[in-house]
Amino acid sequence: MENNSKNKESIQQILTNLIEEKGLRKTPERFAILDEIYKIEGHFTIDSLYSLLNEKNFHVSRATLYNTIELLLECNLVIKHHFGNDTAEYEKCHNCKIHHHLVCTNCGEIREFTDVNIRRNIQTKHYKKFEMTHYSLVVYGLCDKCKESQSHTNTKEEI
Amino acid sequence: MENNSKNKESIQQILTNLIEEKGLRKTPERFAILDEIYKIEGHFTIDSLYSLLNEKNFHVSRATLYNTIELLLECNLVIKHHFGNDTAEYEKCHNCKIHHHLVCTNCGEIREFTDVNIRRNIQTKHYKKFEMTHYSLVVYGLCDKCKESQSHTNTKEEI
DNA sequence: ATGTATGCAAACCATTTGCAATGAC
DNA sequence: GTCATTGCAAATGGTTTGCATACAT
Repeated sequence: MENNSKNKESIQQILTNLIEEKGLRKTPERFAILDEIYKIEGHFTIDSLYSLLNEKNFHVSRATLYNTIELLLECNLVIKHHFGNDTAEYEKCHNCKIHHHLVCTNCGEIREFTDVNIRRNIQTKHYKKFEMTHYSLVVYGLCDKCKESQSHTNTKEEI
Repeated sequence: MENNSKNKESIQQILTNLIEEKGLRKTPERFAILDEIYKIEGHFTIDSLYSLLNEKNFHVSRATLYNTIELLLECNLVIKHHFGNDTAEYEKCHNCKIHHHLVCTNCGEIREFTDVNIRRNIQTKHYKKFEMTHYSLVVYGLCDKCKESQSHTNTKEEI
């Protein structure tokens, strides 16, 4: 608990630093949005975040969400994903276990996995004339459910 | 040369197979689009492909491009990327060297790189209840040019 | 007091959809 | 002849923008 609140403070501090560095303003919206995001486990979209905040009677416009997310991306408190669909998905990412994604190209299901070797390989690599901040590994394929149903439809139809 | 045309045939054959499998029609548009895509080195968007075809006086609508690309994705003749921006980028991918991408989060520049170890790690991994068809690895960061200009703006302004 | 941040609504733009005309089978 | 495919234009939906109001500094 104490740990959590310390953690929360240190996360807020990162945003504060960016805000001060850039001469921006510490609005309540920005910190409320940050707090809410750090309560979310897993992915969220601008829309799901919008609903979440509204349910709690904290009204912010989508425009503000987009603006704030931009700041959070800049200081690496949030990561943005583009999976198959058109909607961007986001995730908190400070002090979080690095993970990769499995996306089923048939049903769209997204699963996470971790792999130390893959991670180490990517992170320790020296990229010529390029300084990595983060990376995204998405593995596409068929989940078991879809593989099954596809192999059924592929067999000759029973008449 | 002969090799190229053999290669072209075998690529067309893959599309033909899918078309026959699904009971679709072999329209000239579908094969013209496929041919054009396989002449492109590097990435393209629906819009750049649209312009390319029109310049050569082969008119196809964007709707048809979207439809056809869908087929080509299905038979793994084309791969779709979502980098930072909202526009999807595509690439031919049959018999092509597998590569990964470096994306500069500041200027948007995209570079390619290959790494045998990373590739082997990802491809030989056993994914539980999941059958991989392909994957996408995007490394984000700052290219040298942007790193330089950023470190300049970060130092105190000279007045 | 100043000018940034917000909320709202309109604009934008890639992608999708509906439908009539075309053409592969 | 039938029905999938095309082209066009309209619709969709996530994201961005313009502007008046609110509020952090």
